[in-house]
Formats: sequence, structure tokens, C-alpha cells
Amino acid sequence: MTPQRKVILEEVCKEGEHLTADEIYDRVRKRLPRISMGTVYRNLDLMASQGLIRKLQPDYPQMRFDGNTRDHYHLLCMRCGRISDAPVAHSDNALEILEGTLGNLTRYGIFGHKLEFIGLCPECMEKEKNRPEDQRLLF
Amino acid sequence: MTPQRKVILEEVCKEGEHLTADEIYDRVRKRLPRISMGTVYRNLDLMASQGLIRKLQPDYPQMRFDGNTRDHYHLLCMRCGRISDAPVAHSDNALEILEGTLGNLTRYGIFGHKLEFIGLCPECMEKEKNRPEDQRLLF
DNA sequence: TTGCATGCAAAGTTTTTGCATGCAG
DNA sequence: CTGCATGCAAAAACTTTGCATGCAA
Repeated sequence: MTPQRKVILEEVCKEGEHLTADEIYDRVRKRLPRISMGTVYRNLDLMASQGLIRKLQPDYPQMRFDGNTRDHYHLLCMRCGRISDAPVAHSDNALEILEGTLGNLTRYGIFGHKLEFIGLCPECMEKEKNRPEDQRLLF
Repeated sequence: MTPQRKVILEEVCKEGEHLTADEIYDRVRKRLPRISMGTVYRNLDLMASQGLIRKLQPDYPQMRFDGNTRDHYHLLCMRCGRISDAPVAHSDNALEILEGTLGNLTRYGIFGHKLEFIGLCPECMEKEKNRPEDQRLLF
């Protein structure tokens, strides 16, 4: 636990927000003006891997495009990043009820939800048997 | 509908996949070797705005970090991008049932799900009254 | 002394944008 | 002629990485 790491952790935990790396960098730099962005990213990764903080990754890193314009949920493969259509109805009733609950519990205006199922596509399921230990999952 | 736009649309619709822009670029370039990446992005955006195809955007553009390491869902503000905790229980029973259904209907191995509620945070709700027409939503 | 974390800078990736050219109405 | 779409290149935004320095065990 270096001084830099400690300050980064304090700033991440300070409020109920979910800061971006550059927001964290700005706040930490007020206390440690010589710290670098590389150090911030390295320590955030390290502490996330130790379970001290949580890293919120975007559901997938790149935009994708779909010829199917109907509303539907997606299946994301956590090995290869592939996206497939989920053959279940959009707008499950339970989720609409949850939206209403959230509208009452928070001061947010709720307009919808985004739901994705995380798993392994058939090809990656097949390869999973002889997968080396060290390989990291995408999600 | 220019020739480039037509070929891009055909490649996007060709299969049930959800291609990235560079995958589309590679496939289109086999048929139109002089096409540029800029044209691909511009036409994908245009056709998405016309409803011919669907653009799948990542749920948020940047990584974020959270001092709260418990499992919980999130609320995303579609104006300012803020992320807040959703005060509802993780792992709703209906969603676990859906996961089981998907495991039977597809050849995916399902390991979990990612659920986010999309709306406007209190600050952006307040500003919404005198918002100019042209401003685009994040989601 | 040894090793690891740092600061700095550069590179990498994905997406957007400015600009001159050129085709079509 | 006019306007819009193109190709090309550069820029922008975010994240990772190589490397020399320096502190600490």
C-alpha cells in the first residue's frame, strides 16, 4: 500500500459516486500533484483485482451494428466478445414493475432498462475444457 | 442511397451477427477497395438514425470505479452519463428463471446478467424543461 | 543490492471531424 | 451550378505500456 495507492483508494471511496479514471486523477492530483495517469490506472486495476474496489466496465468495448431493428435482449460471450440475440421477449413484466419501484425510491426519471445475459458462446464453451488458467474473462 | 451505403447495409444485414465497424469495413472493402473508414462510420450513423439498422452502443463510454464492492444494479443518466446505485435487490428471481430458459433455448452457457436502468438523474430532470430540441440523448 | 512502484512519454485503439475532390441532379 | 457524399488524413478521447529513476526492504 503505497501513498499513491492509499490516496486513490480514499478518493474512490469518498462518495457514493462512480468516478471515471480522469475524475479520480483530477482529485488525487490535488493532493499529490506529481502523480501520473499511468499510476492511477495501474493502481485502480490492482485494487480491483484485490477486491478493494469495483471496476465498472462497459458491457462491450466497441459499437456494433445490427440489421435486426426489433427490440430484443442480447447474449454476450465473456471470452470472445460476440453478441447474439437472446430469444426471450423484451420488456418482461417484472422489469417494468422494478422501473416503477425505482421511480418511487429515487428522484430519477426512469425511461427504460438495458439487460444483457453474460455467458460463453457455443464455440468458447467447447474450448473451455483445455483453457489455460491465466486467461482473463471480458466481464 | 449511394453505392457505398448500399453495400454497407447489405453486409450489416447479411448475417445474424452484430459486427463492429472495423469488421464491416473489412467486408465492405473486399467489394469496394477504395472506401474509407470515415464513410463507413458516417453511413452506419445515418442508417441507424433512419431506422434501417440498429446501433448497439456500449452502456457507458468510460470505465468507472466504485468503492462499494457489493453486487448491485445501476441507474444511468442518459443526459450527463452519471451512474448511481439502484436501490433494488440484485438477482431478481424472474431473471434467474430467464437465465435458465436461455440456457435451454440456446447453446450458450449462461453465467449471469447485467441490468441497468436508463433515465434522467434529478439534476437533469430539473433542467429538462428548458432543454433545446436538438440535444441528443446518450442512450 | 534487489525488486517493485513510480513518473513520464509514447503508442495503441476506436471514433469523429475538416477539407478538398468529384459526381449527380 | 449547387450540394452532398466521398476519400484521406488528422485529431480526439481513453487506456495501456516501455523505460529509466528511485525508494524501501
